[in-house]
Amino acid sequence: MTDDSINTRLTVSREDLLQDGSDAAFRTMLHNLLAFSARLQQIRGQFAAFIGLSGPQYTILITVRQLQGDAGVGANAVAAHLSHSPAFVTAETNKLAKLGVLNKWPNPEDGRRVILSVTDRGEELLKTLAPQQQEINDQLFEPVTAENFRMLETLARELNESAEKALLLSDYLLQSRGAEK
Amino acid sequence: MTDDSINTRLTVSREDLLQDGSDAAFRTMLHNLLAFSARLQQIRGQFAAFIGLSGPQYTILITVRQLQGDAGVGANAVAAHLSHSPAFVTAETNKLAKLGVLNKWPNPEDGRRVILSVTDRGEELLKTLAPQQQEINDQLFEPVTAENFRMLETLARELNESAEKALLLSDYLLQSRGAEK
DNA sequence: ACGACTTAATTAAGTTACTTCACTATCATC
DNA sequence: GATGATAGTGAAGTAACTTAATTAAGTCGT
Repeated sequence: MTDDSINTRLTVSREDLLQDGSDAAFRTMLHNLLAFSARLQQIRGQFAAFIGLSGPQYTILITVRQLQGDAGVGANAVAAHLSHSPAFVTAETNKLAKLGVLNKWPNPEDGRRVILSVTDRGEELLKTLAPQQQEINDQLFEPVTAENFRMLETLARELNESAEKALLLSDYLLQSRGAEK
Repeated sequence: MTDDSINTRLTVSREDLLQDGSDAAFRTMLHNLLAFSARLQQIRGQFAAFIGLSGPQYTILITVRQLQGDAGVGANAVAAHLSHSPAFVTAETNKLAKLGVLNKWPNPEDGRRVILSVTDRGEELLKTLAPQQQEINDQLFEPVTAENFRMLETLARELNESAEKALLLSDYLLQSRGAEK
């Protein structure tokens, strides 16, 4: 015989995520995940400072590198990937272009668009960081084994996708109250 | 015969984290983790807005709840846990106390300290959120199975600890250049 | 029981990291 | 060739912090 008043208090309901009907373990996990991600951000900020960039600038730089492929990448794609406004990406990519670490050209096939890519100078800059980054990343992911890694890889991708859906769901369930009236 | 010029470019060096000598999979994983955490933050912001708080206020509220135990928790402990400055925690907890969701009392055993705890009103407020939160969290962690969960739980805790060490290491390796002369 | 140090929290002032909104310019469609 | 969508920009504002100086209380050696 389960108590409904307890069920309505749980922050999650899937059985796989509960232990003895409690969400305590789940909440602790979420907490650790968030604390971890806060620290990731701080470390990233230090990587950035080391090569003379702000945290967000560094993030944008390596995101462009990640997304550019052969043809470069547009500003909106970068914004969407980082969940930032296009205006912010405009401002920061302009600074990065002025610093000479990013190419920012008009797209010859579409006059509205822009093509972003990392310059040789940008690549050089990132390379100067690599030795320290290696040491720090090794420490950062010290608990990850070869086995773990395969699973973490998969999980990170899947969680990112499910988070996208969850965000849409929360727009619907929560934000819609703003639309009342 | 491996190429050293490539090794120095890798952002991680532990074998467990490499595949065929490449860190590409590792970088993609890191990228997904960061995108996931950005979305977590956004969802959290919506939870917050739903009950009339800002994102950071909501975070502080549930962190106090997580840490308070029987005796309550001090401001510095909350700040350390969230990697925020004490000053910020002071400002936000004052607002939360004024809103009536947090108790903020002087510690009778130590006049410098303060005791934070969630009020009944704060608990009520969090309870009104629970149904939607349940649905959203279920979606958010949809890829996590019972098996996965045990591992994720462990990994989240361990990664949070190793990140703390990595942060110290990066202070030493990177920030020390600020201390030069 | 007093001085020197340390710790917890606060205040004020400033900085950084964003967003929103109005706008321009190009492209797509019919 | 007008109508509407899309990509990006600029200006102006706001939210989310931090740093530095200050207060007040505790700790410790002598």
